Amino acid sequence: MSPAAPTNQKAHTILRAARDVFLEHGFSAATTDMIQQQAGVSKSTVYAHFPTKEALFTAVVEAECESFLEGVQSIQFQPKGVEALLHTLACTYLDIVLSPVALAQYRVLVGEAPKFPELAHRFYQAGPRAMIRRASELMASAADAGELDFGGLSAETAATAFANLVRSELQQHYLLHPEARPSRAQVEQWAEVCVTLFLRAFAPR
Amino acid sequence: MSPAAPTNQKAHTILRAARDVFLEHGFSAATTDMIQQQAGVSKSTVYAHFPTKEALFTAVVEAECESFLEGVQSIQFQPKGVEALLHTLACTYLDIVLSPVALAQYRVLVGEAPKFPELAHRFYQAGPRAMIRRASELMASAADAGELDFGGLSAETAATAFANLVRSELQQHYLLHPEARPSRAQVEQWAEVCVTLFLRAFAPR
DNA sequence: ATCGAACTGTACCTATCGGTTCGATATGGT
DNA sequence: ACCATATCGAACCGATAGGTACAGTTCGAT
Repeated sequence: MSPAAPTNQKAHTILRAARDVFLEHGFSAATTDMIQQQAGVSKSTVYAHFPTKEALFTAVVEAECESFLEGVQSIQFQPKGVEALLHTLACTYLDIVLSPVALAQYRVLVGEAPKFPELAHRFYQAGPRAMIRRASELMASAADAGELDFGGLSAETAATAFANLVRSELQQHYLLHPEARPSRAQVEQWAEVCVTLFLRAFAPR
Repeated sequence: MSPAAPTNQKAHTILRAARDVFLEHGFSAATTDMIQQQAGVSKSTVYAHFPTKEALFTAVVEAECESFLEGVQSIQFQPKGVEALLHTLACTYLDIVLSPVALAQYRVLVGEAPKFPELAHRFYQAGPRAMIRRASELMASAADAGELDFGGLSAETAATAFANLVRSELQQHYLLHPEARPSRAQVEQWAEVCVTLFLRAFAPR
């Protein structure tokens, strides 16, 4: 079927398999044999495309960062009022953060951060920081339109607070309860709490 | 000096060494040889006190949870007004969360949560939940005294929001930048942002 | 028909892991 | 003086890790 084709198809197959294995077991506990079998590929082929286990790991993480970045940047502003904006912003962010892939990625990256600091930075920029930048833009617009009043604080500070408020509680809960699946009701409910709190603080009087 | 003494002294030594090694390398990458050497003890002695590597790990984590619990529960209420209360609450919590030991512990526990779910739960209760409970008590008192007004929200919800708001941003930053040391200025500054936001939301008008 | 690149399968190498075994040694309690 | 206990040190075991070597196969392109 495929052999001898100018195939970087295989490289992609291997990368997907590596992603699955690394996200399930972490870096140290994952083995190249698992990856090889999951990819349905011979061991030689794996090492023909990637020189070491580390290289495979960094390739996986960087690809995943790319994908996160796209997800976050594609959030659009629908001008239905600031409350609706904040609510959809919160829910969208939580959907990303609480997805099984994102939770696994976060888990592994935090755990291996001392061993792969540059990868951790990349993720920080592509994930949380990108979200804060996006939220900051949207909130600055709302403030310009007179729908928010940050008082002495900057829009960026407010956006940082909002993003962290939205993310932290549920993310921490599911990071430390890996067997539980995030419930949509919980997401909606927490998003509402965040919006309420935020508007009590920053809605113009 | 010590041999043949009814020594659980050695057990303690081994536990401390195991803590250092596990917190530095995580569970999978840590080896029993490292622990044995760090403790200055023979391999046989390690296995005389702890049956397996897993048992050693759980013993370490449970001891550490105990210590966190004490730290959080020892936070006292100094009645100097609600703003001062919130500020010291935030700073105290951040000092705990951002301590090198706590960061390492969090890192390892999040990373190994799928393999040790019951340990992760224990930590969740002993750390974040305990903090929220404590904060909730203090805030309920302040609300009773008329210094806070939570509107339709419960004191527990407000405390959850506050604790997460305080913790998340800086904790995430240092989890993903392991080589950087938390700066006190950053802590104070962020604590002030949190208090400002919280009071804008919940100070009685 | 032939060549060369991609791939397979398997055997292999070396290192290291968690854990065991065992004889030697030192000690404290009686 | 004696024995039980705790420890040591070092050899050892089976398993498995990351990675390499190599002989053979499959294909597209010329």
